Amino acid sequence: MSDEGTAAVQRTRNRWGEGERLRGEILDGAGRVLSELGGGDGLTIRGVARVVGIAPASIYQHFADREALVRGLIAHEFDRLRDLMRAADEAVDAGDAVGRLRARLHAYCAFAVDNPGHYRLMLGNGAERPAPDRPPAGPLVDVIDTLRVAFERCAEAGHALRVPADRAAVMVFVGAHGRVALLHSNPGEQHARAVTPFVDEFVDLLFV
Amino acid sequence: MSDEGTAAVQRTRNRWGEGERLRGEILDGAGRVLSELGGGDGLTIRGVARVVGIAPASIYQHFADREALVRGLIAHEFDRLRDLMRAADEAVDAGDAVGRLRARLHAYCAFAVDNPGHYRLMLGNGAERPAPDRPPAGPLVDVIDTLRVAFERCAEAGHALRVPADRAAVMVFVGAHGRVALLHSNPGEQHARAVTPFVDEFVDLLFV
DNA sequence: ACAGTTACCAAACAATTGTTCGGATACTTG
DNA sequence: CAAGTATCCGAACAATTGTTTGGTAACTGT
Repeated sequence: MSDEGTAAVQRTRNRWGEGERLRGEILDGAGRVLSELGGGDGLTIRGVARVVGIAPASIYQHFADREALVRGLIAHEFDRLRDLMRAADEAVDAGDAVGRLRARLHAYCAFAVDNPGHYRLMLGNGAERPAPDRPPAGPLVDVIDTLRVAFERCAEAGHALRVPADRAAVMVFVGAHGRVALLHSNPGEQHARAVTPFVDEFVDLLFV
Repeated sequence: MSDEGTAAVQRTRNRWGEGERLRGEILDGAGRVLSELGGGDGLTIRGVARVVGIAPASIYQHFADREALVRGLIAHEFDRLRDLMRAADEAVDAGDAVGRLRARLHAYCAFAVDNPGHYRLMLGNGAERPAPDRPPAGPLVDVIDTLRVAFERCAEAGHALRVPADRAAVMVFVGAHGRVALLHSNPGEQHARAVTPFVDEFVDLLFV
């Protein structure tokens, strides 16, 4: 049932070198490849090995196969995105609920603009989970959920919403995601700066 | 400078059979492959040839290379999308400007929901045009422009907007696109029906 | 220092890919 | 019917891919 590392790895951490050191380097190298080569395809085992400076076979001791590698990379990058959003939130005065919401969104957009390859890989997949789980789970809904609590904090602070908080969360997420996707498929660099005021305008639209 | 067909083909239309008959069948077959195999990758010359029932070599008389084939397919599908949106618009009573706008958006969402593979291929590309043209051109901005005129018609009919028409157009497009992308990366079938009321709610948000 | 375990690598295998070349086929023109 | 031409296909080439196998070097505890 385990996804990637195979039991052998997690049994031997901190024995050789720092244990899972190479695993992290592989993920970093994969991220670097993804940054240079735009699309999620083209991310090849051999290419990652070449960037990291190791043999292709060495990757198979940390990831079962190519699919496990991209799964690991996606999870890694989602963790990074969540940390960035949380850090941006906590860097704002705790009393300014709307400012914290804006900071979260700005961090999201900055990540998407700075890492187009990662972003497309994280949000460009489809038809992966055959199980029709009733609650649509996944890292995306986690992000949306953090936005929901941010909206709820705004509402508790006295800023009235035009729609329920959960609805506002998916609306603003959808707006940010759509705006970023529009930027990515139309690479006019002069518009990269325009995405932040756009989502700000979006947020304004959701308060009375 | 010509993109795909090579001069030989367009010089001989309507000579053999119906001229560019096979070209259309190839595009249709490519679309079928794209519908079954989700992603834009995996759309292979040999796969298309197998589906159409021809030899892989036969494709190269209608398309210079694989890239030209996907370019042709993208253009083909954008034409189809534009026709669908226009037909939906014209099927509504000409006096109901908001209804016509809604019809355009519904047609857009229906296309995106029914053809996930096409949709991802059409909007999932990036870093293709190295020329930093000042006006960000492309089929997407054409779609947005039709939405802009639809919004302007609404404004002329007396429905006041909360933002300028061009701004409203990109906002509602971004909303629809983001909602569809969210659906695609979270394939919960019970939500496919939820995208239309979502964009309706979006439209409501843009009028006073 | 010695045995045991682990991380890593060089090499090769099988499969698939885009693409090209020469010939066979079917249609049009005279 | 003959000549000409455009269309399509079988076969092959070179390149790249994911993956496996057996071996080598490094580090562990005793």
